[in-house]
Formats: sequence, C-alpha cells, structure tokens
Amino acid sequence: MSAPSSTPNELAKTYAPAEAEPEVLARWEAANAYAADPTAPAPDGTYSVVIPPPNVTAALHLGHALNNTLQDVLVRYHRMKGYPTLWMPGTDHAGIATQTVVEKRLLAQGTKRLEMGREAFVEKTQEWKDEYEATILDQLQSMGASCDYDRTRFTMDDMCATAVRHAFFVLFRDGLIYRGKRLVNWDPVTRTALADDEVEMEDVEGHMWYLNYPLADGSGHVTVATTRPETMLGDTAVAVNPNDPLAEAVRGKEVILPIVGRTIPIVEDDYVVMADPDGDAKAQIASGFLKVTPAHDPNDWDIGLRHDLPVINIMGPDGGITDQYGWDDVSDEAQQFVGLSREDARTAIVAWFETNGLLDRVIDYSHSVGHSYRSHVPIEPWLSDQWYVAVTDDRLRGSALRAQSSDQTDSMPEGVSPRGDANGDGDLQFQPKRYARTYQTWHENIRDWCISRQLWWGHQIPVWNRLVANDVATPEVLAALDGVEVDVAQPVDSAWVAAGAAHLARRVTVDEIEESISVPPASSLGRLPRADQSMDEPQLVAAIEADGFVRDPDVLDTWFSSGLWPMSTMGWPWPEDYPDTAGLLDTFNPTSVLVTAREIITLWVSRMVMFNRYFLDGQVPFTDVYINTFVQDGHGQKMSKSLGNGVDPRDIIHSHGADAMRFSLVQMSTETQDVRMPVDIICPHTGEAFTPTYITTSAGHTVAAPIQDSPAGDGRQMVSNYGIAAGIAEPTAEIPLGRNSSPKFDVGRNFANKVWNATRFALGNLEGAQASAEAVDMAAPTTTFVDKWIVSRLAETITTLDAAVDNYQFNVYADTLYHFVWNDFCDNYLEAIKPTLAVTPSQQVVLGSVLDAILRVMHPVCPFITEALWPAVSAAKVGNIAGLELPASELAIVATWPVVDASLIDTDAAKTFGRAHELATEIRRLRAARAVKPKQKITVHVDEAIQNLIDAAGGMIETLANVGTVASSSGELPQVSSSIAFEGSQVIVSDLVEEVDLGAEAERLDKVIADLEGNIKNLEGRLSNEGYVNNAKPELVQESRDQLVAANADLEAARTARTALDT
RNA sequence: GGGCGUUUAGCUCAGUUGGCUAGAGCAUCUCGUUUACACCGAGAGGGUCGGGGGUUCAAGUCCCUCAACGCCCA
Repeated sequence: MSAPSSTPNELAKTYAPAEAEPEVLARWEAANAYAADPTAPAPDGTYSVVIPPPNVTAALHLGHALNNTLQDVLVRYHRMKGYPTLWMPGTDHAGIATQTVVEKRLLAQGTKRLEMGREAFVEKTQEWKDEYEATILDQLQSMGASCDYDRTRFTMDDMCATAVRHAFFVLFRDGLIYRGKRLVNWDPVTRTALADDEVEMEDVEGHMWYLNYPLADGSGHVTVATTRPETMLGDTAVAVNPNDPLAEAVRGKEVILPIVGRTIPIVEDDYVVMADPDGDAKAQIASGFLKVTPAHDPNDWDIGLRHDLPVINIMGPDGGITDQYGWDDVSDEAQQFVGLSREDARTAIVAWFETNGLLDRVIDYSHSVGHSYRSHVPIEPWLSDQWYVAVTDDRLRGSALRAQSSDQTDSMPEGVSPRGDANGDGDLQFQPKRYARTYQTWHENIRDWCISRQLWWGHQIPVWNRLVANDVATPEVLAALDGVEVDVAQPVDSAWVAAGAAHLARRVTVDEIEESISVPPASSLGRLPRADQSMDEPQLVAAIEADGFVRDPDVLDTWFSSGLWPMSTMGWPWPEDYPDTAGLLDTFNPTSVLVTAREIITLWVSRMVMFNRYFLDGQVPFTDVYINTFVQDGHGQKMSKSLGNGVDPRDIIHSHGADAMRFSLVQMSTETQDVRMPVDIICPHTGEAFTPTYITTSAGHTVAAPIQDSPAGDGRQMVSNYGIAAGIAEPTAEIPLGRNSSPKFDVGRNFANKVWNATRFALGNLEGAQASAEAVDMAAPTTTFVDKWIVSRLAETITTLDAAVDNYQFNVYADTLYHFVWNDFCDNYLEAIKPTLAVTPSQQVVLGSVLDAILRVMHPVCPFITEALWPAVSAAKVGNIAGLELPASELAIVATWPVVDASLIDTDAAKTFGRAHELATEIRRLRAARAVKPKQKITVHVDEAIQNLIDAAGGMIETLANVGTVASSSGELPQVSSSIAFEGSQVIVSDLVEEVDLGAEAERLDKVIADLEGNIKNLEGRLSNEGYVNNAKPELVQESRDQLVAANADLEAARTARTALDT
C-alpha cells in the first residue's frame, strides 16, 4: 500500500483530482474494499443493489454517470452504516442494439453478416462486446463506483445462460411460453420481430388515398380509404359498419379486387368508422369502407378473425412484395409488382389506380406510424411464427400488480385476483410515488410478450422443432391435439417428458403439426424430477435431433435475460454450482433498491418483478424502485447514444474531477425535474472552453457541428463528439477531438477545492498539538461557544443527511453538505477560531473531530478527495468529543458513519449564533457601506443587552466583524460615529475612518428607516386584521407582535441617530 | 386521443403539511490579495413565482381554466 500522503505542508494549494484519483483507486483495490461478504453479521439487515446493466453497444454517457453515482451514494452510505453491502456490476448483451452496430461497422469494412455466417459473426460481436465492456467497467471505476467488480456478470456469460435456459424451460413446461402464428412488429431492416414496446410511434406527413373497388355484380363501386395502398394486394375483404346507411346497398355483395382480380366479400363490422363530415377527425376523412388486409394490419387481423377471412401474406422479410410467403393467386396484371420494395410498390400501385381511373382522390394526411426503435424505419405488421410469454396470465401479470404497495395503488384491474398476504404481495414501492401509476396502467393494457428475435446475437431459444404430417404423428401427439383448433399449442405426454424435457404440439395447418421440445440446461436436468434418468443433457439433445428435431435458430429478446438479472447474477438456479456465489441469493435478494430511468419501467422493471416472484416463491426482486431524472443537453434533448449528444463522463472527470462530477450530479437530482446541461467543448489547441457551433440534423435535433473552429480564431480545428458518434468525422493529429465540459460542474470542483483548503488550514494549525486522552465535554463551561455551536450544527447535519438518504432526496444531501461545510464550517467556524485555536486545546480536539466527521459524511458523494485527505486528518486528530463516535479506520471507504448523541444538538447555542451572526453581518454591512478598510479595527458602543450577546458569543462577533473594542454606550460617546439599530438597541460604531461622511450616513439611515417603516406597516396591517388574529396559530400571532415591538424599537433608534446627524 | 411532468432572478434550479421581507449556485456591480482557498472573502443590485379566475385571515404552495414546453402510452 502506498504511503499515506502527507504532512500538511505537502498538500498542494489546489486540489488536483488527476493525481489523487488513481492513487485512491489503488488503495481501495488493495484493500479489497468493494467486496461483498454474505456471511458477515447483519444485525440490521443487508443492503444490495444490482446495476442496471449498460448495453455493450457504446461507452457510458452522463445519464449513466448520474444513475451510477446515485447508486454509489446509497451503497457507500449503507456500507459506512455497517450493513453487509453488495453492488453487483455487469453489462447487457443488448441483442438487437449490438447486432445493429456491429453490422453497421462490418458494412463500413465492406463485409456483411450473411456472408460471414453465424459463428464468425457471433465471434466478431464478442470482440466488440469485450471492447465496450472493458470501456464501461473502466468508466465505472473512474467515477468511483464501488461495485464488487470481482463478481462482474454479463447477460450472456455461463451463469446467466444457465439461468435463462432454466427459466425458459420452467415457463415452457408450466404452459407460460407458447408459439403462435401472429402478426408481429417486423423490422424489415434488421429483419426481426420486435416487442410492442420496442416500437416508437412517430408522426408522419403522409397521404390518405381513396381507391375505387368495383362491385362484382357490376352495379358500381365502393371507395376505400387507406394510408397504405400497397397492401391492397393482400386484401381479403372490404368492411363496412352495419349501422352505416351505406351498408344497406351493398349487403351481401362482393367486390373484384383491382389488379389481382380476387373476388372478396363485403363484411359488416362495427370497428369501421362511418364517414361524417361533421364528426371527429377520423370520421371526417373516412369513406365508410375499409379495405381488410389481415396479413398486414393488426386491426384487420382482428376483423379477419371475426369474419373468418383468409390471410394472404404478400410481403417477405425485407418488406418487399413477393409471392413466396403465401400469396398464390398472382394475376398477370399483378406480376409487375412482385419484387418491388414496399416504397416502390406504393408508388406503382397508386399510379396503376390513377391510370385505370380508379383513384378517387388523395388528401394530405398526418398520422402516427410505428418505427423500429433500433433501425428507425417504419415497422411492418407481418405474419410469422413467434414465441410468446403469456404475461397476461395471472401468475405473471397479476403477480406483478399484487407486488405493489397498497399505499401506492388502490385497485386491481378486472380479472386480476386481489392482493393477499402471499409472500411478496405489497412489497414494492416506487419513488417518486407517481411512477406506481405508470407501472399499474401498463399492466392493465398488456399483451402477451413476443420473445423470439430473428437475430444471431443472443441466447438461442432452447427449443427443438419438427413438422410432421397428420398421418405420421405419434399417437400421444394426436391424442393431445384431439379436438384442438389450429394454432393452439398443447402439452404432450411423451417419452421426452419422461426423460426430463417438455413437449408441446400445435396444428400449423389442418394436416400439419409442429412439435416443440424444450430441454433444460445440463445442471437442471439431473435435479428436476423425471421418470427416465438414462440420458444426460447432450445425450438427450442428440436423441431429439436424431428423431428429426432441429434447434430453433431464433434468439430470445434481450429483456428475457435482463429480467432474470437480480437472480442470475447471484447464481440462480443452482448457486451451489458456483462457489463464489455462496450465500448471495439468500442474503441479498430481494435487493434494496433498483435505481433506473423511467423509460424502462415497462421493459425491465415489470419483467424482473414477474420473474423473481414466479421463480423465488413470490419474493420481489427489490423493495424500492427509484426513478432517476433524465440528463438533457443544453437544448432540452435527452442525452443518448443514438443522438450522438452524449457526454463521456471521462471528459468531465478530466476537466473537473470525479468528485466534482458526482457532487454536481447528486445536487441536480431532484424529485420532479429533469436536468438541462449546457455543454461546452474544450479546445485541444488552447485549453479554452467555448460554446460550440450547432447544426440541425435531418431529424430536427440540434447538435454540435462535427468540425469546430478553435476559439483562438487561427484556423485550427477539432472534431466534436457528435462528429464521431455520427460517423462523420475521425480525429487526427491536426484535427483532434475536442473534449466536452460544462460549467455546471464548477460548483462541485469549487466545493472539493474548498474542502481541500479547509483541511490544509486545519492540518497546519493542528501540527504539534498535544493529544488529549479525555474526551471533550461539550456541555462543560470551559468549552467555547463556537465549538458548541459547530458540534451542534454537525449533529443536526448528520440527522438531515440520514433523512435525505432514507427519502432518496439526493439534492438535499448535496445542498446540506455544501451549506454545512462552506458556510458553517469554513466561513464562520474556521474564521471565528483563528485567534483562539493555538491556545485552546479543547478547540483543537473539536476541529480535528469535526473535520474527521466531515470527511465521513462527504464520502458517499465525494469519495476520492475524502479518501485522499483521510490519512492526514486521521493522524492530526488529537482527541475525541463525548457523544460523537468516530472510531479510527484505515480507509474512509470502510469508516463508520458518525454516530451522534442527540444531546449534542444545542438549541441555545444555535439561537445565540443566529443573533450574533446577524449582528456581525449588520456591522459588516455598515463597514461595506462606509468603505471601511478591512484591516481597520472599529469600536462599538453597546447597551447591556448587546454586551451580553457579545459576551455569550465568546469573541465571535469581534473576529467576524473585526471589532477592536467593545465599550458601553452609557459612557461618553465619540463625536465621529455611525449607528446600527439592532434588536431594539442602538449600536454606536466609531473608529470607522478619520471623518464620517455625514451625507452618506444620512442616506444610509434614511434607507434603514424606510425599510423599517415598510416592515412595520406590513406587521400592523396583519395584526389589525381580525381574521388573522383569530384564526392563525397563536404562536404565529405572538411572533408577529414581537416583531412589531422590535421593529418599532429599531425604528426609534434609527430615527434618533438620524436626528442627531442634523444637529 | 389518454396520462404524467414542467413553467420561480439574466442562466441552471431549490422551495416538506398554505404562515417571518420567496432562496441557492453561476453571471453582474462595489470593495478587498489579512500566511487555508481568487476554484477566495465581505457587501450590493436583480423576481407582480407562465396568463386569468376562485377558496382562505393568509396562496409560489390548494381548486378551476387557458397557454407553452417535455416525456410516456394509444
């Protein structure tokens, strides 16, 4: 371990985070200070947090820095409080997101995923993952996140993979996972299905086309309105509202679908909006007839089900028009459209209708279109076979809803059984509370969760499928499907089940059956009950494959593995297989709090609750969910990777230091407000911070221009972070990267420097102080006033900080620290003790102890500087204060949180300090108003009441206001003087300067008098109001009366002084 | 369309159950380099709390309404 830094004289004049931080990190690492010990005694319980695993797609930005800083504050605080503490770190493989960026990079290198093959691609992606995982972990450490890094997990590592396979198997076996042919949200660029909440609605300026479809009997036509004319090739009906007068004329008729020539029915369905020029927006643009395309629109799909319509899929996985996926009545006329992209097909089909006189009209129409959150292209509702988790089942959705605290939600939606006294019911709380409602309403409208993704990067679905014809299906399969409709899966009781697998079958068509077998992971197979134990997992898989089953090529939705995170990271389901995880699950799940962003309440929080409760006997994964604020850039845009406006925390650490970043972020964390962060660029040529020039992207976002000119104006340039993120610019030697910074972090940097220098002062003055064996008794008469006061303030501060942490009021924590350290400790206490410290041993003890306590309470927010100063401050301590427990410790990170006796809160001292400080301030105001030189010692003449106050303050007033002499005002008064009205007494001040400027003095007094008169008028008005006197709290009324008396006395004094001037 | 949030000093934000003359940091102005700190100290100026209405002795705070902005869900 490195030598403790320092005699005080060695401390530099300014805190240099870049020097301190690596050294401090090395000390923590050497001491293994982050390690969680599940076997440690836990009389008050344990404290644990799992990190929201960042995606391995890119480096962390300030939003992550905020999220992780808050977690670290909580973790460090509770560690100091003596709880056995675990902060579990890790990263998320982020299936589609990662695959997308890797594919993009491959494309830039001139190769493609499909050319490489699955194995090579996964290997390439693994390399990418390794790179970013390393970056992320490095970022976390640099910002001081005290995670137990030895336990770092990845959602695709072996431990997590086992959990995923086990969970999948159990849900499959229990009937909570099924496969079905459904319309999915299809991303034609990444060519995968998306979950409902991976689709982002965006407003699009489009058109509404009105197409004429001729009636089959030649009696005319109907006009359908559509925003998607290209899908008409797959129309299988036209729908009209049965209540619509238009319905009468076409009832029972058919139309000939143009281009295709397909004869399709007109069906009646009250989903259809009736045309009404005076109705709402939809009715105004409706034609009354709806084209029905079950294969390419979710609403049409539902209509199709109601009317038993055929489903004709005219598109391929790329969104192009094709006859390869179920379209078998392609006419000669339609042939020309096959092979077109969906965009080209739209143009061509509209042109065809126009040419053939069947285009009724076109209007501009702005509407919402679902876009892939990943590729940002419009999603295509597309028919395909996908795996689903039946989250609508009461065992999942109901369980998630019942987990909520009854304080936060009152009712359950229909069909959900009520909250009972089951394990975990009511254990989940949101903070801020309003997010409970978001959670609740989302669950009320939930649909089954599509979990299969047509990707290569992820957990391959542990299912083996085969298609069999009716006539060759096994008897047990036929038995299971006897009388069961198409597309409804049923469990099969087969030999595979006896061998430990689970077996489902479903009719894909009337004469074709799909069988699916899920195999548990090897570690589960032997442990779960099974009749036939002859095969281990590889043998079982081999046997299944030998029987014609093929492994499903799809992978699972990323959130399936993330949803298991609080369990999988702790060794579930078989912690005994991983000796390092011994005791974790029992000790640390449920975790104490999940700190996360509000956007993933649905994607992630809900799924963790469902899974944890389902697999761990109802137990919630965490008891508290704290939703942290968003970090926005200076233009109010969310910081994000995709926008390219994210700021790397390492840039801020570079410009301001990690503690400064942390402190500022904590201070910004309020309950309601998102934080706006104007971002500067630091010129790499000159070191100067400047506001960048901005450009507007095609998506309408304001971002820093990719290339920036140096503010030096000499033609030198730099690349902005946006330039790199958007792939527009690469830094070079001549045009290097301009790091980001923001003046928002100056507060934190200045604060750290203030603490550094206050410590320097204290250490310098404690050098050579005699150690005292006996603890200082704050109540003793010999203890000085300012010492009593500062210790009392310390005690109050600690109480406030405790409450702030309990209530997740992070900004209160930061502000309380700032005020106590800067104003109370530095501005008042240190200034006040300067004349007496050297000759007052008890004061030396108090100074050392208070400073020690300050480092402790600051540590959760500013771990580096407190750790850097810790050895010197510990060494300089010369004694203890009775009632304040600050046991010695090698490191600040493992020091105990200060324990204060309530008796140290001295309300008398606080009151006296308030009065004394006010008097000192009045004198300072006078000095400033009269331009008295700071070094000039003045004389005050006071009456008995003020003399008592000055005595009680024990020299503080004299020191803070630089008063040389205190004399009695009943004696002879000097000719040259000024006066202050204070608490009804007149304080005469002299020795200001050689000569008093009578004009300036008169002006000053006139202002004082005017202020007081206004104040008195206000108070009199209030007190003459009967309503106030009768209804307000009596102590409030009394307070007003006292104030009026004091103000009148002050006014009297000020007038006397003013009159004296005129004579 | 539904829900949530925001609107307070030039800027970024605090403001527990209604109750002292509405606060902080930065910026601005004046003075100051007194051996902890100019990343500092002392002092000052600056706000009809988004608009309108209401409840109340009393409204930044509660209610209604309008407007703007942001986010989530459809």
